[in-house]
Amino acid sequence: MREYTPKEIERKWQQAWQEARLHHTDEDESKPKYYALEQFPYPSGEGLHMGHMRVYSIGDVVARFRRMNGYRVLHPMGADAFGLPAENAAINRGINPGEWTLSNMERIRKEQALIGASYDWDRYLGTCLPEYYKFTQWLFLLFYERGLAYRKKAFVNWCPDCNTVLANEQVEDGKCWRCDSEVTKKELEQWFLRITDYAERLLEGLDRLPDWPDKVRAMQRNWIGKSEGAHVTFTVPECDDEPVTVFTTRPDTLFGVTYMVVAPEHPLVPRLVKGKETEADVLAFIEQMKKQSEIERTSTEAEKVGLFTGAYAKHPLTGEKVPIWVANYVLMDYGTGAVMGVPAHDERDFQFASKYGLPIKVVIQPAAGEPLPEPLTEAYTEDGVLTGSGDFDGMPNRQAVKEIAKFLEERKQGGWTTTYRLRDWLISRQRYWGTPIPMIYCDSCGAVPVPKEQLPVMLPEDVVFDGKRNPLTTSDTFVQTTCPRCGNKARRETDTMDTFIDSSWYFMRYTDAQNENEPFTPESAAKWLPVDEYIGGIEHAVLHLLYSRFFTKVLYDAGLVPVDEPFKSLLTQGMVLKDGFKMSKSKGNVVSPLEIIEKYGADTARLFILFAAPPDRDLEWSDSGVEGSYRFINRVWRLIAQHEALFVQDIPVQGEPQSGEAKELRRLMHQTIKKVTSEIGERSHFNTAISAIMELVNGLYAYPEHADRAVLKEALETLVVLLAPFVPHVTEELWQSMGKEGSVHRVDWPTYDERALVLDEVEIAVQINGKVRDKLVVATGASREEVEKQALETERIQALIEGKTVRKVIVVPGKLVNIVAN
RNA sequence: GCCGAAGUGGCGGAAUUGGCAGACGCGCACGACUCAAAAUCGUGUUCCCGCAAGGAGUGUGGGUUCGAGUCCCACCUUCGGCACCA
Repeated sequence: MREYTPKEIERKWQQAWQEARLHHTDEDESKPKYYALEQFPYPSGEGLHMGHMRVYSIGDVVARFRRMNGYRVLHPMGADAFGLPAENAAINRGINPGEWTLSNMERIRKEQALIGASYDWDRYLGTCLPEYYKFTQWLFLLFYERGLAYRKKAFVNWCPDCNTVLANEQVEDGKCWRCDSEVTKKELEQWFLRITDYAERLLEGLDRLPDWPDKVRAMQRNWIGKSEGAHVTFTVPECDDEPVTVFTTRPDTLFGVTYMVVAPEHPLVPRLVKGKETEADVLAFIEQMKKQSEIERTSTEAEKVGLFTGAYAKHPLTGEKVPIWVANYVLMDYGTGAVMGVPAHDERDFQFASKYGLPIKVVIQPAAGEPLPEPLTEAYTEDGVLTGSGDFDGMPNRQAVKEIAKFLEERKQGGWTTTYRLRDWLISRQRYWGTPIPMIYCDSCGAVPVPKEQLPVMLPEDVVFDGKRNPLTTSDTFVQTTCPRCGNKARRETDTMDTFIDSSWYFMRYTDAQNENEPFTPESAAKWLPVDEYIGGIEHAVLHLLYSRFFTKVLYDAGLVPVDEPFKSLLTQGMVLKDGFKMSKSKGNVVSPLEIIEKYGADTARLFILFAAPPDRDLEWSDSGVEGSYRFINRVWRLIAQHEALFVQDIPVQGEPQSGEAKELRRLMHQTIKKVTSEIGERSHFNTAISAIMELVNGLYAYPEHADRAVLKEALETLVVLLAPFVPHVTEELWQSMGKEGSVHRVDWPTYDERALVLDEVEIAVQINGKVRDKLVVATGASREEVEKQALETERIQALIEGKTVRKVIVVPGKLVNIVAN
């Protein structure tokens, strides 16, 4: 018997598939389309890790399964190749970021090939290649034309370590997502994309994605942070009736306002304090706030600190004088940067008012004529009816929320409104290794977009990497240019785009990856989009996945793509752990996929990863589990080898199998087909699909020598086909050894016969009062009465119900009988 | 504080619609083969007591039901996200 030699087999078949172009995308439009996509890797200097191995293994099963099920499948791969690490390598080691990245891309591509994943490499793309970023720039210009890209001065997140600004989504816990440094605020003029214009649609679209994990949808909802309420405009008489608008979710408490607080950065503050004795103190306070980091400033534990400005606003309804304060807890970038203080009905306001001795005015009581005991010891935040609120007295507060908003609207002093937590996407980066923003600054024409026919704006090579400034500013040949509009001397934008822009449309590019004139065509997009199954890590829940949805909606509006949601179904794979922790160099618990492939072969590695846990859960690495998978493949190998003789001769199927064993094997085979098909196709539970196949193998081993050969042969062939998506190399080898023509990966997926699943007789449980007391074998079609009768007649049951009264007998056909007796 | 997910043997996990809890695998034990070992094949393996019959059992406490890992109520723990959000 020939031995199983994974290394040799895998090398042979990988080469053969490539030569036969087996994974070239099938364009046959008579078939339904299926787009299977795994998040493309960042080509770091580290090569492939186990997390990669996991996503690609999952994606490959999905792609192979769909191909065998008659779909034309798009299954592409590329590299998310722009980004800081390449540039840091340049700074620290004097390596050219482009060369460094290209060699990493080459390396990771080779390693991906070793997994045996069925990618169409003709559609390979790298976001750092001019033929790709040319169109990233093209898309930027499209956004610009549509008024969705703009430049503004704002307080932005600044990472001092990366020397660049960051989008809100890239600040986690006040720290830089990449290097963990504390992020500070800087006032800079930067490029933004108007994602807030799409806030409502990004939110609403989530309801149309039932095949996304709840978790991710919840995270995006959270992030978008929709909040409905009213804006209320106060005026400041001492500043020429300058309006100050606040946002509140509780307009019903408007009559309870005893103070107002504005953010330290609020543009009105300098005017409010001008010439007052509070001026110096307030300005010093603001300076102090600016120095604080995001965390210090916004942590829940941080003490609420405020300062009276000395100025007063006029209450829009009562005309009362309302003192204006500045305080650390009011944020300029949420709502309007100003809030009204209602200490009687808001916990935070109560705390603040108590600390600074501000008045507390009750305007909601539990019920009419049922006043709250004063002074209050805590804020009353429950529902109730209004009091001390003029004409609104006696109105239930829920109703007053709407009524007061309406009243304000009539008086043009506010109205019902919606705010979002989502901020516009800050996309400019003061770094070299990214897509240059295709804009030119001209003294007479202002900001002018680079004409599309001049794209790409190429990254220059004559730059200095000193780690101190944006390298692009050091290239005169890049910076110095002429204005496309007036022809005068002009200066190029030296910022590059956030790399998340590159990855926001790569899945569209795959549909037409070699098009030199357009990013893709509406036809190619229509042919493949949306992605049917997208597989990747949860870490992109509000980054890449939100941005890609935004891009898709914009391109949908522009008529370039036929869908407004890019990913129909999302599978977020769990982490790979070892000894309970994520594999990391610092923990020293890293297992390299290449080592495992070297030792056991890619098929074993794939099988273990898919078998050890369902894909969305964390996976605990187990060396003995890997051994087990290897053992299983060997077991299958020997099983086929053992029955070699079956495949050299023609064994005709002779009608229905006769013996009990043959019937049973046939039933097991069909049951396995059914199970594996639904577990892969409907539930994405690859672990249980594999366990079902293992049961079939156990059944085949137990099949007696003398029994029906035709049934055995059929079951063995089915086994190999069912295993093909999981372990593509060994199944191909076995398929060939069985004397089959062509690739196992081109075989039609087997279908099951419902009739073959039916048993002649079935074992059912007999319970007394819900406890299993006996087992009973009954004919499959037996009537309830018959089953009940048989159950009550068995010796054991007779003995147990002796002296008791049978109250009720429940028969669940094919499952159990429950006798209620006491 | 709000939102989301999870809690089942020694371990990874299974139980899809309320119907025999622990499939499949790992580990362990025993047996066969072998001079021996490895590999392989077979048997057993939730816990407790026991020769057996039996009893307990899916984070905790209640409930609905003939019947609950699954449904309802109240809690506990762990993980993840958001958070002075007005």
